[in-house]
Amino acid sequence: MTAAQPDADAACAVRVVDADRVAAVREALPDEGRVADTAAVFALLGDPGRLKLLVALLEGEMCVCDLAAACGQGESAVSHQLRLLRAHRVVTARRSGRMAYYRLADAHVRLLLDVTLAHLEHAGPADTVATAAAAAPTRTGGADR
Amino acid sequence: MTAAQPDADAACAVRVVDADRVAAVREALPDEGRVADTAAVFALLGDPGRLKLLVALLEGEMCVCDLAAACGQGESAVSHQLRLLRAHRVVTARRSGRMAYYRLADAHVRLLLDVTLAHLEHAGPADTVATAAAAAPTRTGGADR
DNA sequence: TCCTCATATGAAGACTTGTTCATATGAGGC
DNA sequence: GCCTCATATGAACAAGTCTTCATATGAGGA
Repeated sequence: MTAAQPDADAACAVRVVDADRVAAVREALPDEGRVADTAAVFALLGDPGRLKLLVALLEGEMCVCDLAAACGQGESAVSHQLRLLRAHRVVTARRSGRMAYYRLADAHVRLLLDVTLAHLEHAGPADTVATAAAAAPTRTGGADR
Repeated sequence: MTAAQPDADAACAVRVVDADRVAAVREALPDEGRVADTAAVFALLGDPGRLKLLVALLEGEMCVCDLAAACGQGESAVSHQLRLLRAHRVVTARRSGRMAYYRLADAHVRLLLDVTLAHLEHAGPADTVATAAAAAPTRTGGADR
């Protein structure tokens, strides 16, 4: 499986410099469905509102109205977001009377959140990745062009 | 700072059941900007195309055309995505002649990717979070309603 | 039983985002 | 110096997504 191979499965119509490398990466990449699933989970974490909800749930279960209050969002909006999260098995609901208590259900997501929070407080007051990004919205600095 | 407090900073107009808990969560939540930045990074990982690019870069630097070939995307599309990633300091570019070699630049993102890939291959053939989600798109199963 | 409350759901609208086509920039080779 | 190639950029269109308003469902209390 070296560069000598004709790269039968390579996408035609695109130039390739290091065919070896390309083939290796294609091998290493998870299948399409796997990538899509993973991206979907990240996308779930990619909304500030949802992210706050999930971080709130890190400490334990909460009901919808408390989540809304704690995260400063409308209850309907929260319910919609929770529905999405529920559909992806990220959270589960427990019912008690007319209240619904939600909690984190996905160990992977919890791990991601933990890692991220750790990174945040380790990063100090306010110098995160995106701070630098905000400082250079278009021109990256010097590496490009 | 118990439930006895009138919760001066609580969002008005929303019901609260466990005021104590709500206050605690509000304390624990990172500030708005921090949350937004973090969500932005997750959102970056939330696109299948970008996710593939980043996973490809886990193995080392690559040029644009090889990335495009390896990930099965158009070169222009890849360039646009890389521009976004560059703006958020997730990748950096090294120029050599007319080629541009990209590599991962953010340790946090690399960690997230590593954790996720480990989770994927640990999860076995095809039973990820989202597989279950696909099986129950709307009705979650039994916890709700 | 009726009324109220907590949550869930549906539909519509505004907004954001990704892709494509066309073109610009700059480096090498002839 | 000119032409070709790799990448970058801009504009426009398409598609998806979040929020809001209105309403439905079901549980408790009077």
